[in-house]
Amino acid sequence: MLSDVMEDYLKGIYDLQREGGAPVETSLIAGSLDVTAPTVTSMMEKLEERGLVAREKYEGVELTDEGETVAVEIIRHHRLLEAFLVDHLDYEWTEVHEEADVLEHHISEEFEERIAERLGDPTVDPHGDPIPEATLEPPTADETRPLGEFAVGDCVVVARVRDRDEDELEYLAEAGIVPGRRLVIEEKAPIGMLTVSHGDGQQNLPDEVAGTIRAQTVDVDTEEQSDARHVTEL
Amino acid sequence: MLSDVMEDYLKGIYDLQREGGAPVETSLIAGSLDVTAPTVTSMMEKLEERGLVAREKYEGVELTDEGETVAVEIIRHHRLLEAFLVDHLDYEWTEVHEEADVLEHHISEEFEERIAERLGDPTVDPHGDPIPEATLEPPTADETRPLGEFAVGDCVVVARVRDRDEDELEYLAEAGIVPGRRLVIEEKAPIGMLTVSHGDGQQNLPDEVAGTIRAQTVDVDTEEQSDARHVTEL
DNA sequence: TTTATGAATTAGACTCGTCTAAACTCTCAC
DNA sequence: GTGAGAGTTTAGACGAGTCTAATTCATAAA
Ligand SMILES: [Mn+2]
Ligand SMILES: [Mn+2]
Ligand SMILES: [Mn+2]
Ligand SMILES: [Mn+2]
Repeated sequence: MLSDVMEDYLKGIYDLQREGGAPVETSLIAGSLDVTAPTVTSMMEKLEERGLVAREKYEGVELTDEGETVAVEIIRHHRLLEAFLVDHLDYEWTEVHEEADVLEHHISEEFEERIAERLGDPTVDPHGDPIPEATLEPPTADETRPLGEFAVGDCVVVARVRDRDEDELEYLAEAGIVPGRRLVIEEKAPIGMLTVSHGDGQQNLPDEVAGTIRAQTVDVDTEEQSDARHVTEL
Repeated sequence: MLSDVMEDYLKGIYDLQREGGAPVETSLIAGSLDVTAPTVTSMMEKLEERGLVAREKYEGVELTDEGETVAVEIIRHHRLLEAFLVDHLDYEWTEVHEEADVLEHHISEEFEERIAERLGDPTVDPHGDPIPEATLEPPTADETRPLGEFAVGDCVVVARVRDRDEDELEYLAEAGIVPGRRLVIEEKAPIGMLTVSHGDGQQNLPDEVAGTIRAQTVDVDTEEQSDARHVTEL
């Protein structure tokens, strides 16, 4: 019905829409999927044809409800797969993204259900990203914010880290910056760097990276629920 | 490098070559992959170009060593996946073929290794088909023969059943004809039907089906090793 | 030896996903 | 208000994988 390529466009648009709001411009999609702008234009025409995006020429696109549902479905596949690979096949959390990025397009609904059941219907993936429900209702806005948006002195707990770059993930894991970990914002340097500390010391993070780490202010209610798996590994 | 379509052609040629010997004709491949003859011709030109088949115009093709290795690799993926789905995700042995037929092209070597390890390096899949070694050396000729080739009165143990047709598999499972089960060849009727019996009664099988069930004469050495999983389910 | 028949190949076309080069549109600075 | 420049779309091409229709080949029968 829908090719894996189309699914990747929808997923990409979904993410960009979450970050920057609609409409999403051609060049953003091109950058995120590593194709040229004309390629995106022609794909957007096809997706519009199928009712998966609404398009305004020279403006950009926005997912329709149907398009959003497809995107959410693929994201559910992706994150369930990541969780499954870590929990049942001994993958490191640093190396699951690529495998899931392929398999997400090729597993059946049956497979999705079975791994969800085997995992006990988890709500977050190994990187702290929320796993959409089986109903595919678009998740509500999350309460986390990028590290860079907190103020110096704030005490926060890491919720999510970016999963696309294996080396970055490995470095962060080594530095103890993993979902569930508590941090204090120590300093925001004017050279585009942020300093945080935790029990084992201080860590400097370029703003570009700090912007991809999402956290919440420490709160007794949420502290209990946070995923402390990776902390214990260190 | 190699598309999933090409992999399916190589796997198809491999099977046909096992059954009917080389060279494998265009029309056989077309039938097995459900495409037209010209489509096969053009694909064979590409595979020849890449050194995966040797081709004699108007005669047919034969896998090169390299082509055979690719085919064996895909078959290893397929059968490991089937075993994994049954053993670790509660699939029925009747419903794993389709899922494996897609995923076989999309799992990484990493994934292959991890499920093999998790399964304890099994040697046969849920349908009794041998799983190639990780070295990808082409398996040696097997000692099993189609049911139809035995003589009336022979006592045999089922080794392998065809996995492509879900309904057929369900029927056979219900009838107790599963790998590891012992049968006696009762009658070979001249209308193209064969009758076998086991502890729970008699069963008639059209020759077309009997030809796809492979067995060995009962032998104390092999009896112990046979897969009795499905027998105990009934 | 010739020819009829069935199978294989060639020819030409189509869709999908991609590209480069050229043309167009929108916006913002002057 | 106009024009420059950035960003978008159009035009035209290509490879992969598939098809139908036409042609060529191999071979078995006469
Ligand atoms: Mn993907
Ligand atoms: Mn993730
Ligand atoms: Mn396949
Ligand atoms: Mn099988």
